[in-house]
Amino acid sequence: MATGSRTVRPRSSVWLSERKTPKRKGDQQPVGLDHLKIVAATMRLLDAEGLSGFSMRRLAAELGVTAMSVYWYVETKDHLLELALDAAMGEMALPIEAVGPAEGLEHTPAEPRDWREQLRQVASEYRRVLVRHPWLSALLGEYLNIGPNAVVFQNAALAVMRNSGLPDDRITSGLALVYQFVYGFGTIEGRFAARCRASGVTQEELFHEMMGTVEDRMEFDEARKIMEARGGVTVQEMQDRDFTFALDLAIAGIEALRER
Amino acid sequence: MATGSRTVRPRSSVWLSERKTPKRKGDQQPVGLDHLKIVAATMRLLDAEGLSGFSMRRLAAELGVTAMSVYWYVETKDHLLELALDAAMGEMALPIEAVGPAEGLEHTPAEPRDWREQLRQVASEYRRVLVRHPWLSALLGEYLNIGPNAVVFQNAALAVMRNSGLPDDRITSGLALVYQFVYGFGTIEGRFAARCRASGVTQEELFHEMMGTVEDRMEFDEARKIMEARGGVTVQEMQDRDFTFALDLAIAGIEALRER
DNA sequence: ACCTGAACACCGTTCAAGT
DNA sequence: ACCTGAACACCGTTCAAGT
Repeated sequence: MATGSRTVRPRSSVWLSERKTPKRKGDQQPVGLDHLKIVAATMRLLDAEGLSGFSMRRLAAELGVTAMSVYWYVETKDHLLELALDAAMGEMALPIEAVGPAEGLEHTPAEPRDWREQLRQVASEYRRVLVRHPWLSALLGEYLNIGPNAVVFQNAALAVMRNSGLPDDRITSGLALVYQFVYGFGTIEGRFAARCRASGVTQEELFHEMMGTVEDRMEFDEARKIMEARGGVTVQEMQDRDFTFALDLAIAGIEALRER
Repeated sequence: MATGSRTVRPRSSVWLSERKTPKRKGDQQPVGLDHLKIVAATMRLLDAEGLSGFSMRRLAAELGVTAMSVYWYVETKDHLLELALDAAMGEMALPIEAVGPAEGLEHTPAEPRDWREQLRQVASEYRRVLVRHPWLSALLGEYLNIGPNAVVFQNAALAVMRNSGLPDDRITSGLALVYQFVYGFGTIEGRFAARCRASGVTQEELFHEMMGTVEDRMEFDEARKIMEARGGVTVQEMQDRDFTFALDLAIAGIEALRER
């Protein structure tokens, strides 16, 4: 051992600490930066350069400001990334039945849709945001994910699953099956697309290249048959098919094991 | 834009490049380091300090050697992490029916087990290795994961799913549902345990603390009922129940939608 | 209230040099 | 063949100072 015990930092969360931005008195406008602008620039940079290409110094440069200015608004890089995380989670369009009736809205729409339809919507929105922001999965794995938008999402997911007919003590299992699946699926789909963008190559080209390199090192006869049976001419079509039917499997499982 | 286009590096893989260690002539023993020792120390350090606590300089110190010595054996930090990744994937005990009969073994055991049993074994081994090495999920998301042990695992997973009765063009969906679920589940389970170890707190303590902080910021009446119905007195029991039943859901879904 | 500049303790990696 | 040491171009963050 070199340094003895160096503890893994018991990382705090933005959502559990005081907000750093002070309340402004009166009309006094801030010049230059603010929280919104900083988080927006963060997400732009993350989308463009990936998590490993993002740094406080690069962000400052992007904002036309010195390296340390951002720290007046945000406590640490981790806190900033948590803000970006929750902002991304807020981009999902959730079924209104699940998030509760809107404030201004007096009557809910005539007939609430089937829980399966709602589940498919939430899952598909989650998938889409994971693919749109490939850095999101890493952050979801890193932080507690208890920001306001994340909580709305979790409540929506819970509300939908409660309508599935699954008994109360099985709800968390159903949630885990569906959303951990979507998380994993969206993660690799997003990373694959990002890799293609980065190397300036189409998804089909990279796909066939990867198949080629794996081909050498395994008895491929079995796997090849499966891959060919997979159907779909573009990678996107294959992914859509896989995703849709995997979700059908999960739904069928829930219907098979719900209260009988 | 500050620097214009800075591409996300189209990262290479250890498995796609020549091995750096030269063949040794004759009996000439290497002094000090070697591949095995380096990868072992890497995994020890990763287990103890986490991915963010790992650095080439810390590793060198651990090995009692100067910062740059490791680079004689390994091209980059990324390549070293890929080696650790595949070594971890090799720790799983896979059903022998799925990896093929062992070389020396003449007759396979009397009756091969049910595909459901085999699926549960592979899933449970995958879960366990993800929990044992909490850094594994991040690396699985980062690299291509085409090392020899990873390929064995994928073949085993494929072999089991082929016995499920799912038609050929649905196999990839079944694989995605099951293993993306296990990946996500193992990831958060492993991170949670690591967090507890790091702050020197029991899983139950951290669990109740987190429930407490979330309690404030949502209409918790619904969610509380679900969490209490979840059953199990320890966190470990809750997780085991959730995992087992989620897998049951997936299996039930596969049985419901397989060729009829 | 907001932003800067210098400095500290880190990184991964290159490269020339030692034995 | 194997290991070192100095150096380069980066990090996140602290802290005292400017306006």
